[in-house]
Amino acid sequence: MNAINNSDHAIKPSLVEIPEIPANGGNLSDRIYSHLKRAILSGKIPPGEHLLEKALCETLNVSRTPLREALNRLGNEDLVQFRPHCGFIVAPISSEGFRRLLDLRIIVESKVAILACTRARPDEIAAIREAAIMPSLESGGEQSFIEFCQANARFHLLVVRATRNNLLENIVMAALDQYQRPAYLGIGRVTDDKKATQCHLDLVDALEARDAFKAESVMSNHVIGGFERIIGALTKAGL
Amino acid sequence: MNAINNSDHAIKPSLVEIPEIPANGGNLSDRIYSHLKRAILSGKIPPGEHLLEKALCETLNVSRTPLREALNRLGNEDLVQFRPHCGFIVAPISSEGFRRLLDLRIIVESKVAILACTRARPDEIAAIREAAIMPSLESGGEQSFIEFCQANARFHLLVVRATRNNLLENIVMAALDQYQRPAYLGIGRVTDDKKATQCHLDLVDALEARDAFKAESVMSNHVIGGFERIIGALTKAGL
DNA sequence: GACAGGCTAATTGCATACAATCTGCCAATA
DNA sequence: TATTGGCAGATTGTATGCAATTAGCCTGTC
Repeated sequence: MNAINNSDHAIKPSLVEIPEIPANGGNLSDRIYSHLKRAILSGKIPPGEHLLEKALCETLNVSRTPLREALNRLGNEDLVQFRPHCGFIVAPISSEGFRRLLDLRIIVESKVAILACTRARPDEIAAIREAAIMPSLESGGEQSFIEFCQANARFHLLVVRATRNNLLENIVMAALDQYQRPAYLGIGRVTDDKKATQCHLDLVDALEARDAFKAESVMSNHVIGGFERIIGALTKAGL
Repeated sequence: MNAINNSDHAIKPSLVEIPEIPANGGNLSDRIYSHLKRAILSGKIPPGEHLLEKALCETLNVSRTPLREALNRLGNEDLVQFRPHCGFIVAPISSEGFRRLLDLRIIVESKVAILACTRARPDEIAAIREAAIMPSLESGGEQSFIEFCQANARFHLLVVRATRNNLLENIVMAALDQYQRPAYLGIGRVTDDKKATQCHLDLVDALEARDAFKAESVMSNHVIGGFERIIGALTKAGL
């Protein structure tokens, strides 16, 4: 038992690769929050990593008060978990957790597609159509993949925003954040950008035709398809 | 313009009616959080009330650090809103906000009913059936109404818990919290406990019969019915 | 050799002091 | 009289120090 606690987690200083905090943005806590969130979502801080307040303070050159504020916000989004006297740990990734996330995204986004059918204005649909086209993955590099994820998130965000319901928007955004985590770690990445673009365009067509039934079905299949890929890869990886 | 800022909001000390903090529970910030949350949900602190850190510290006899932690948590749940140099204000209640909440509850809870149909174990269904019976509102007192709200929330909570998905559970719980706010203020209160009980029992029957279609329809109508009552009352009250 | 008990070091919880920012008022001038 | 400039007060943001709790280790005894 003790040997486990003496593993490299406790020894190596966390976050060595991302010491600097972007100077833009508002509060220090906001900046710390954004910084840590990006680091967690992108996998620069791996799942399960221990985050000790004191160590983070020294690495980031900030004091504990704004850091704790940032960590609490991340905790509210289930990106970190807190255990007293053990510090925060970066939320682990598991196929079980992703099944729950799949539940949520199917439920919310398929219904969001229905709502968007009646609520989206023509100019919003036009913007969604523009965002539907995913960047090419042909180069295969890390950067092109990140761009793909961002473009996909942007598409789904525009769809939910057309419902003009900030509650739904927040839920979808948070789900998309979590959804991208395995991909950034190289698990279950998309390989076919054209297929994704086609799904998106089918959805836009349904929105334009105000065809709620088709919109729901396209969105459901799109979400389920992505998750099958990820959950399969997670299971294969023993998570 | 200036006269508005000199209104009674700024003069009267906030929270005079609820000075004490319950001694039970864990952290001080947790206790402050629970305390303020109860006060906001129950309307003891009315919507729109200004919450100044310093004033709250003195009233509650705590320091700013745990108070801010609690306020930030409440902000994440949309129970308070923050504006720099103006402090926190208790989230206002509006019919528009309730329409968005209605969207969310219909979307999530109707689908939750479907999931519960396949996932709920017999013992869970039995527990849900027990929780389905609402306490009588005949006495008409404040206390009996509070009990009604709690019983209703408990029923919906047990249903979502049967899906074994904490993400859905959190969303439903937060929505139920917001949902009860107008009722505590005397706006759009339930008057017919027997009707609510009947809805609940219909849902349990559907769960037991594993009839997903019926479960979804019963839950949707139940949720919509409650909201029509509340939104109508809010509109009438000019909110 | 194993288990129990206490001790030490580390970590978090809380309080407070200081700094920076903003709002609103007041006065002075055009 | 209206507008602008500055000033004072208030409010939040941040840092740091102290207290309390606890986990892990070491030692002593059975």
